[in-house]
Amino acid sequence: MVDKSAKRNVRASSSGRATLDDIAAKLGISSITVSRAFRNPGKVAEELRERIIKVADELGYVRNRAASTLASARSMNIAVIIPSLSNAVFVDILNGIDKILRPRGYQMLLGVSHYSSEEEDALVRAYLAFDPDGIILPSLNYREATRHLLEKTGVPVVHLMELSDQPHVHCVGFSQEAAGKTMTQHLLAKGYKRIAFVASQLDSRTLARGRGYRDALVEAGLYDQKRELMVPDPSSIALGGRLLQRLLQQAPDTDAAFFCNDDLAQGALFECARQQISVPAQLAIAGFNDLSASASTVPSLTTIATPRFDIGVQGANMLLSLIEHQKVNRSTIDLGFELKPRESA
Amino acid sequence: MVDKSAKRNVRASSSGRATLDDIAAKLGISSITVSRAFRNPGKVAEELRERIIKVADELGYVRNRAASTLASARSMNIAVIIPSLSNAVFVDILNGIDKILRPRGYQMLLGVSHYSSEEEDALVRAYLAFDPDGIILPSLNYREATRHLLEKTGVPVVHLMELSDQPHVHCVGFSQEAAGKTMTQHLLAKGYKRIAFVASQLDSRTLARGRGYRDALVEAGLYDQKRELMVPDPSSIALGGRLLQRLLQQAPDTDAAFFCNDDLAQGALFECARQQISVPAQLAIAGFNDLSASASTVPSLTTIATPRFDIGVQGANMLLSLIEHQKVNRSTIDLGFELKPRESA
DNA sequence: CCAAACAATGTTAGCGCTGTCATTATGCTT
DNA sequence: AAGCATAATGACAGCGCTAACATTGTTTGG
Repeated sequence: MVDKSAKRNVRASSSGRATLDDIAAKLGISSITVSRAFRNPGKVAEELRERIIKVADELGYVRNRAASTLASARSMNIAVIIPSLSNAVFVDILNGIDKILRPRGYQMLLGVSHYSSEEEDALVRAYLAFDPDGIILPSLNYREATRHLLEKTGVPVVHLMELSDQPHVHCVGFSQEAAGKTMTQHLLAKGYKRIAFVASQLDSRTLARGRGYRDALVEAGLYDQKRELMVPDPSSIALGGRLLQRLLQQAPDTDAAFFCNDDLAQGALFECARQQISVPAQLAIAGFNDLSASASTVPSLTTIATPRFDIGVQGANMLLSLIEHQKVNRSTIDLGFELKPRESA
Repeated sequence: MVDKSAKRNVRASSSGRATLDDIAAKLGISSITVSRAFRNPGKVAEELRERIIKVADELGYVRNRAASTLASARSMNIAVIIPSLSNAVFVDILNGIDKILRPRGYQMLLGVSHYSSEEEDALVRAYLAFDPDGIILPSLNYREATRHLLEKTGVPVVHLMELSDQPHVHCVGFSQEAAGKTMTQHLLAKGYKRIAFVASQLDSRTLARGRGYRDALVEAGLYDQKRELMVPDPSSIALGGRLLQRLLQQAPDTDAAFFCNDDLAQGALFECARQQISVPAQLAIAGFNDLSASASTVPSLTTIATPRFDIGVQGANMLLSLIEHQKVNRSTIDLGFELKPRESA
């Protein structure tokens, strides 16, 4: 006769943490009642609930999400995958997302892909393992394997930043292309004729802005390929300075430079200060995104303000609607953008 | 007689995702073998493993981490709680942490406390529910409830950024106070006599830098309280400009201003450019952290370089040692800092 | 005053996976 | 040839929790 209870503790109970059963045993009640005391307080008698909470605190009880997820088939996790944390754009989006998800009891799981589609793929896989109730992704284009996996598992997905015209794709953003075009047209309206476009990182959003730029210049009959400077390196303020130098070698008569984001543009402003190029008299400079610093630079930076926080908020709301099987009015929400004319152009 | 199998599917199997059992059934083998094929490939015959992987791909199988965590009492999760994502300092630390954890199969769970100890407390609680194998925290001081919880659960904890002399506290960082003192002494050595300290956010690290500043000036017999400007607002470039204005009202004869971080200092540089105050001739400016932009500003910014990435790397390594019950040589690692004298002072 | 509704708690089973301990087949040593 | 190690697979139980249903006791409406 082997004593069953002897076999009990062969396996490490998860680091000896207190469980619902521990609390229940101490109070001589059943564990389901303890569970209810936390999840459904109204269903447990006031007085008993207080005693449960007291014992729970004494024991340092923390609920085990893995067990809860497994039992309820609801993880309350939302996976969010973004390309970079060094880019304030995505941080703003995250804050928007978090503002909606946290109060509703969802836990955001954050993945950073470093602008690599391989990593993106790996992250989707890794976070699907957390059994998320939904996923938020930062772009529209994924590798076939990723799309296949997402379809198979059937998890609701919302895409941010860009717009899609496909029927079953849910997205919140604005037209990057239109924004690029708007800025270029603004520069044209200001009388600039030899307008350059300088870009780095070259993700799909950057490329879309470039298309908008090209469009506007072609329409105006002023497009010149030598004024396009695009490099794959990650954006930074220092890179903005270097690219300005290269641009001025490559096309010295340029009278306005449209940088694909504010980081590069700020670096260019510094480089101009260093080289004593007066902005905008000798060279106009424009950026994209309206980061918080861009209103403070000298000269202040002409740019396009993008509704990043709102994209996060509305994206999260759309995802919650999908999760709770409510109807989603529109599968695409265009939040637009705003031209910010300032001193630099 | 109730048909047992009829009762089977009453509960939603987690969104109908494929399970190990599904794969096993399809191949006429047992699920434990499928599990081994993924976790312990050497233990399963080559040929069988290939068939398993093929079927898994077909079904879009993704392992269920909740189940795995529950069964193995090892979550492979590491909770990391930081005060802010808008601050490049913490992003650099995260990159360091991730570099170590990812290849070892750990999943980093990120929480942002917005510099609030209430939120910090709530986050510790929320992430303990993920049954983390370890926790990385950004400071040393926690509310009693948090400390109590961490002790009760016995999860290994590593603190970053600051140093502690307490025996059982594990931390990786540098002395914020010494760094503040070093910068102040550098300014003194450069001949500045009326040195101000401007700070925002006022977390424990900022305050420690302030103590270093005060120390140095008191020792030099040059301390003057009216040159200390400290506000609780979150740091930003715009705030740096405003604080410079206030400082110059409050103490117009100041000849050097030490800002508690580079964001503020950069804002001050812009404000000087705007007001045509020449830096460093009329006013010297110094920052802290050596953010990537700080070498590119005009004039370039004198600052203290902090080993952020390395703090992340070494912190993560220390935590892994604790988790795997290896001996940890030192419970405190001081990574130092480096003065970066540049044009602004 | 009784049936029906409700409030408070309990019983049972199972979510998907893995630790532990078999079991069987195969090779290898002396 | 006997004995033993090793390789490949399987059976079983249980991690901590919760959905579904069951069981009490108590209230309420007519």
